[in-house]
Amino acid sequence: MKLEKITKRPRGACKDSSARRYDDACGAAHALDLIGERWALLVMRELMFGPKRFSDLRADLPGISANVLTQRLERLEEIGALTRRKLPPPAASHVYELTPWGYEIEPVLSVLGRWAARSPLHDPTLPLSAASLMLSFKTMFDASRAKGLNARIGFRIGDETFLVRIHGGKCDAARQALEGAEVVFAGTARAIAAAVYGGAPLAALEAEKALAIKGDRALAERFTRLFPLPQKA
Amino acid sequence: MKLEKITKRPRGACKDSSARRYDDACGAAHALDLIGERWALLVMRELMFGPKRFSDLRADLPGISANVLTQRLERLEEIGALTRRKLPPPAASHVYELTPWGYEIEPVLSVLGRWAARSPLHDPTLPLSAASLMLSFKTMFDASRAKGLNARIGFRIGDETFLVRIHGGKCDAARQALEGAEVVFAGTARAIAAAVYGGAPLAALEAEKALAIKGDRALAERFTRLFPLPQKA
DNA sequence: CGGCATCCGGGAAGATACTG
DNA sequence: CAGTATCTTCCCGGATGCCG
Repeated sequence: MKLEKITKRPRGACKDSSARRYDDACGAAHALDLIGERWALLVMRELMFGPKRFSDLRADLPGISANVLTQRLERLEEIGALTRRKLPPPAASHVYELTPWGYEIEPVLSVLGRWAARSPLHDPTLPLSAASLMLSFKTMFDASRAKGLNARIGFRIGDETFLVRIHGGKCDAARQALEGAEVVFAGTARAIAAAVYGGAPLAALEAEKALAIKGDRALAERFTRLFPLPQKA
Repeated sequence: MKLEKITKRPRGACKDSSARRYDDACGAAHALDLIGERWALLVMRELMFGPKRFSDLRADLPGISANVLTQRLERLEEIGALTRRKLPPPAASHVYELTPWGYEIEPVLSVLGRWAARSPLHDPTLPLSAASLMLSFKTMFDASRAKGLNARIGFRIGDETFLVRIHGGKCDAARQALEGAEVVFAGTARAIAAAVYGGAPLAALEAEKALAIKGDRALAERFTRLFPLPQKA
C-alpha cells in the first residue's frame, strides 16, 4: 500500500513556471489573461456602480468563496483594474473601487450580455444582483420604444437605491438617492426582472408582496416595456 | 485493491449535478457559463473567418491540447455556437464552423481587445494567429486616418490569404483570394503586426526576410498607420 | 492523418474552520 | 467583519494509444 509514490515521472509533464497564460499578442487573449479567471469579471460587474466592501461583494456574488474573492481582488489590483482603500476612522474597513480603466469594462459586460441573451439556454428567472439588473437596463434599453420619454425611475433593492434616468433616447443608471423619482420600485432584483423581462404583471407581483410601487403607475407600466429581449438563436 | 472508490465523500462537497456554474440571470454571467472556460473564446476567434479543421485549430492555438480542444468543440456545438460538418468524400475529415449566432461573438472579441490594449501589461510583440491579426484590423481601425481612402490590401500568411477592404470609412476583412489587391503583404502575422503596431519600418522587415511586399509601396506604408494603439491606462 | 479515450500530475476552485 | 489556512475535488495540460 505504501508503494510507488514518486518513482516515475516520465509523463504528465509540467511546463515549469510558464504558468497558465495564453502567450498571444491578441488583445482578446490578453484580456482573458487578465480577467479570464473564474469570478473576475463578475467581481468587476458588482463594482460598476461604485465601491463596495468585501462582505458586500460576497453577499452579491452567491457562490464565491472568501479565498477566491481574496485572490481575485488581489489580481485585479495587481493589474490596475481596481484599488483598495481604507475607510475613514469610524469604520476600520476596506473598500474596493474600480479604476477609470476598470470602469471601462462596461462595454464588455454589455456585449457579453447581449450575446448571451440570445442563447436558448438563458434562464432570466434565476436570481440576480442589483448591479446586474441596473446594467441590464443600460444594455437592453430600446431607444425607439422610449420616444419622447423623459423620466426618473427609482429602485430600492435591499438597502441600496438606484436612479434610472431616461432622457433624449438614452438610459443611464446610478447608485444614488431617489430624489426626483416619479415612480419607485421596491423589491428584490429578481422580482423587478420578472416584471421587465418575464412579462409578469405588476399587480400580480404586488399581490405577492414581491414588489411595491409608489408614484406614477402608468410610468411604471411603460418602463417595463422598454427592454425587449432579443430573439433566440 | 478494488476497494473504496466512492465510499468517502464527507467534505469538499460536490453540489451534485450543479456543476461549476454561476446561477445568475445576468447575461454576462450566462455568457461566462457558455464560453467562460479556458480556450473557448479563442476557439471561436479562430473560426471567425470561416470553417477550419481540428488540426488547423490546434496549429493556430499553440498550447491547447487535443483533449481540451475536443471538449471545447463539443461544448460549443452543444450550446449552438458551432456546427460540425463532414467534408465531401475526397477528404474524410470534419470541419467546424460557427453558426450565425456564433459569428455574433465578434463584438465581444473587439471590445475585449480594445480594453486589453490599454493594459500596461499587454505585449504586442508576442506571436499571434492570422485570424487575430485580421480581427485586430477591424477592431483598431481609425476611420479618421483613412479619409478618402479606398483600397484593397492583400495578406498571405502561411497558406492562407486574406483581403482587407477599406472603403467609405469602414474596414472589412475576409479570408479569400487576393484578386484586386493593390498591394500584398506576405509573411508571418507577427511580422505584419510588428509593422502595424510595433512601428517597425517595412524596409527593415523586408531586409530580415520577415516580410515581402508586392505592389503599391506607398499604400503599404499608409496602411500601417491606420491602426493606432490606445493610450495605456 | 484525424479524432477521441484514457491515465497522470499539478494547480485552481470550493467548502469549512479558524484568527485578528 | 475581513480575511487566512487547510483540505478536497475537479479542471487543465501533456503523453500515449486506439481506431477508422
